[in-house]
Amino acid sequence: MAALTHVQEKFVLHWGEMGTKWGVNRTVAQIHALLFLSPKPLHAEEITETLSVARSNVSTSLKELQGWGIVKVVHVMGDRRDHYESMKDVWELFRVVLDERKRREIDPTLALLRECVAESSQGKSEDAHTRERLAAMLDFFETMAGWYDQIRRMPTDAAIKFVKMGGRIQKLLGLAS
Amino acid sequence: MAALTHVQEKFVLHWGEMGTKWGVNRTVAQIHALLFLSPKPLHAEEITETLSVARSNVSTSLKELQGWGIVKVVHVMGDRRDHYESMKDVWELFRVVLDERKRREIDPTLALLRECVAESSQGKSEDAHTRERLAAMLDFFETMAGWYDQIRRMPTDAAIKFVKMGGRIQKLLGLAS
DNA sequence: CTCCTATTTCTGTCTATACTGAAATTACTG
DNA sequence: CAGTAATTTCAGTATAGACAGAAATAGGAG
Repeated sequence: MAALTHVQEKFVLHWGEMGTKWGVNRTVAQIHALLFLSPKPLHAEEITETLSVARSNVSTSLKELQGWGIVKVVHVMGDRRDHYESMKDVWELFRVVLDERKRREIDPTLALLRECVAESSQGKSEDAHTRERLAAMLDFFETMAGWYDQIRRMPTDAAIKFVKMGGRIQKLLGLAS
Repeated sequence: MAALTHVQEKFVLHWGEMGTKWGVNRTVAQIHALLFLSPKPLHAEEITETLSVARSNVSTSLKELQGWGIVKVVHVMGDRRDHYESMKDVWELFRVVLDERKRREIDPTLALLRECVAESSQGKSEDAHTRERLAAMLDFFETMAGWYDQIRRMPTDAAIKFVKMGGRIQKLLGLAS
């Protein structure tokens, strides 16, 4: 994996750009893409060379990827260095990432909205409009969070089946509503 | 809307922070929060004063919000200034945002993955592993995009009903699988 | 046409974050 | 318990993006 093929490079670079749009830094996303493609775990030095970034940068980025729970350290017999490998199952991968984003971003927002709605209800009710808007927002977040938890609880293959149903959803809904 | 209440300020500031985590800049998100809460359309000067940011910054941010399709210009009789109002229906709001994010981020990735898979199939097939990984990723994106399109096509109230079904999803799945 | 108000564009500054290279730490090996 | 390899931490630097203020533009109203 010293040098990348044309296709590999294309994917790694694109993934890096995508990362920035989702609030992940470019190098972190590139390393993830590289590990995702790699048939075997890589050690930090290999990553450094392949992506031409500083060794320290790789170290920091790997820590972050481990924090997300999508990269883990493995060891190779007779080699003292840490090797890193990405979770390979794409469905599992996105499930982990979504869980983490929910925890970091949605849950705090839910908590804040609850506080805001509570506070604005206790107040002299002079500001009915604000309360109403916030309540609508809160309802949306609660509904979506609840729904996600449902999907989340399904075993992966059930979730895949569910999503792949596609066209039948609306029909089922017609029956159930 | 010159000065914000405690609750309003709390929400606006939080929404600003959230924005940064989703790749939207803080001011843009704050302005959106402000317009979302405001019972009446606001003109740029009001926003400038309420949020204490430069007039030019407000102008740019409003353009970006219009680009997302969640804020539009309206006019008030006898007032030459542009007034701005946010889309108020939360479900509609997120639908628009998701559509836009899909268009900007998912669709290009889909296209790229198709290219990569095609290219790596034409090649001497020396790199079966890369092709396999990319194909798995592509399958995931295609499935999710197709699924989203299904939901997307539903009228809003059907989509809401669907999501609110919650607990019954798994039961239905059991019947349908 | 000229004045006036509203809005946008532009340019330079500032700030937050990414990144590097070096130093420090950790943890193995003989 | 050296000596060495691997990793992490740290401190300074570079860069991208956000932002302010000024200048330019647009678009009435008289």
